[in-house]
Formats: sequence, C-alpha cells, structure tokens
Amino acid sequence: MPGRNGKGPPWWHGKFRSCGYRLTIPREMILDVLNKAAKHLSAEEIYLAVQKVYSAIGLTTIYRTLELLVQMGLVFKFDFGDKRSRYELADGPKGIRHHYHLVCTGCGRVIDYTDFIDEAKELLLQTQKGLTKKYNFKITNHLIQFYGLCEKCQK
Amino acid sequence: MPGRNGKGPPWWHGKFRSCGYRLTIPREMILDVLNKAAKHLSAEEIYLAVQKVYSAIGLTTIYRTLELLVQMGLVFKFDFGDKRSRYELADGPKGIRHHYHLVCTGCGRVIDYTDFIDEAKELLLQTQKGLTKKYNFKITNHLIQFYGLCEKCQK
DNA sequence: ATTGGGAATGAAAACCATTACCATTAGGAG
DNA sequence: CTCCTAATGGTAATGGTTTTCATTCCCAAT
Repeated sequence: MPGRNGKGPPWWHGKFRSCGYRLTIPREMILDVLNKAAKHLSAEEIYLAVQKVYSAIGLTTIYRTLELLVQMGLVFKFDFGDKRSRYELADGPKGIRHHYHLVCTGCGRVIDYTDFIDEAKELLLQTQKGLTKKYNFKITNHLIQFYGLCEKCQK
Repeated sequence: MPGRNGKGPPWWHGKFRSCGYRLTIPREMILDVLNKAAKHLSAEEIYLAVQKVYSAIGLTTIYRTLELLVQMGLVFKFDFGDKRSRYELADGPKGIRHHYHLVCTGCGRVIDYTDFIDEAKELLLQTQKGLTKKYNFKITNHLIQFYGLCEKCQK
C-alpha cells in the first residue's frame, strides 16, 4: 500500500516513528483508504473499505486509529449535522490544501470548496495571531463551515 | 417569566405567532433559561434548570423545543467536541452580537470572543456572495471555530 | 533468528445522548 | 365554553462510539 503516487514510502511513516507509535497493517490500511478516497468518509465507510482488502479488521480499531490520527494532526474530523463523524486526510506536510465545506441543511449534501480569497486567508492569520496573544491560546486548527440550501433544496 | 428587562412581552412572542406555533409554558421556560444563562448550555443543563421552576418538564420536550428553536433561527446549536450539543440564544432581532468560540482540545474549555468581528464580517460577506453565485447555494448561516490549547493546557 | 514485553487488535458488551412511540393534556380560534 | 389539534412527557428504543479484556503482533534487545 504505497504512497500517493506509488513511489517511495508514504510520507506519514516518519511522523509515526517520531511519535513513538507503531506502524501496523490496520493503520496503513486506514490511511490508504483515506488517501485514495480524498473526501470525507464516515467511520463505517472506512471500515467497509478496509474490510474488502483486510477482512480481519475490527470497527474498534477503526475508531481507535482515527482518534489517534486526529490527535496526530494527520486527519481532520468533521461534523456535518447528520450524526456520524466524517474523517478526511489532512493532506500531508506540504499540501496545505485546506478546503472548506458548504453543508445543505435540507438534504445533508456537502460541497467542498477551495476558492477562498487570499485576503481571507490573510485575515484569518491575523485573527489567529490576535486571539493567541489576547487569550494566551495556542491555536492549532480552525473550522469554517457555511450552512444553507443547495440548488435542489431551494425549490 | 418576562423578557430581557422585565418590561414588555418577550421579543420572541411575535415570531412564534407568525410561524403558527403555540406559545406554551415549557417553551417559554426554555427560552427564559437560555436568555438568563447567556452562554452555551447542554440539553441536560437546560432540563435541570427548567425543572427547578417547572418540575413537570420532560427531557423529550427540551429536545423537541430546541430543535424547533434552532429551525426558527432563535437558537444556535454548537458542537464543541465533547459529545453533547450546546445551545445558545441567537440574541434577538437587534442584538446582532455574533460571537465565536475558541475550543481547547486539552480540557474542553470554551472561550467566547467578539474581537475581530467587523473585519471578518466584510470578508465573510464577500466569500458568501461568491459561493452563492458559483454553487447556487443559498447560505443562511456559518460557523467559525478555532481549536488549540488554553493557557493551562499548554504546560 | 529468537525472545520478552508492552503496544495494538478485535469481539462483544456497555454507554449514553438523542429519538420514536403513544396515551394524555392543554392552547386558543370560533 | 368547546372542540380540535398541536404539544407534552414517560418510557422504550436507537445507534454511533467507547470500554473491556483476552489474544496477537511489532520490534528493540539479545
């Protein structure tokens, strides 16, 4: 289960080692599934996907691993209002391809978008800096989501 | 259970009527608790608070009413990562005192902040406009949250 | 290679916030 | 005041996520 392009060891190997965590089959499988999917999956979806290739996998391991990955910063966890969490690869060391979500409150559909003006990014950074100083709060991450009605649900 | 200042009928009465919903004791109690608390409460906290004054209240009603209020736009629903939802009064017709949250991933503490609102508002509006046009998505609401470590948890 | 021991796993049971069900109660228009 | 229907509340069910615990496996030290 190679990295993004099939060449070289996946970029996450180093991170695992340096954190003192073991690199196991299930963990690689889960990362691989997330890597290939490249969109938000639920724990169960990941479970089923891994199961196709590694039938011995247990749901428990899925949850445990995902929690670990989130805590390591390799994976983001989202809540779109239906009541299952969604998980998404944080896109590597260089790929700071942060993207955001439009959530339809009608049908639950989620649209990813990356068109976020550069000014906005700048502002976000400044805000972050300001808040860090004022509240002595070390910000590691942020969440931005828009809610509304998609094309179909407006009618 | 009077309005914000004890004079005049609470500002939400009109909204209820115009939506065709009945104005009942439990609903007023719940709004009253949210109004007095003025910070994010869980369903159970609201339940216990209402119970002190109106012991016949049922948890089911709490949930049902909160859902209604959220859907009416009178109340916002948040998820801070512990696994219960939090509810907060949307601050009336004039009080556009929008605020955002800093969530500590260490201890779960939540800090409200109102700084940088005006700058953010402008960009938010532009972003919103762009997204609406591009995806034909009618945005009704948004969520911004910062995650990190609070003062205590950094040590 | 082998091994020892702590980390990781998986099956099943427990958890627990939220919902569904349904018989009963009460708002408010006429 | 009455009636109709929305609203309520107790209880049981739901279902995603966690906990428990015996077993297995990674891997550093032999």
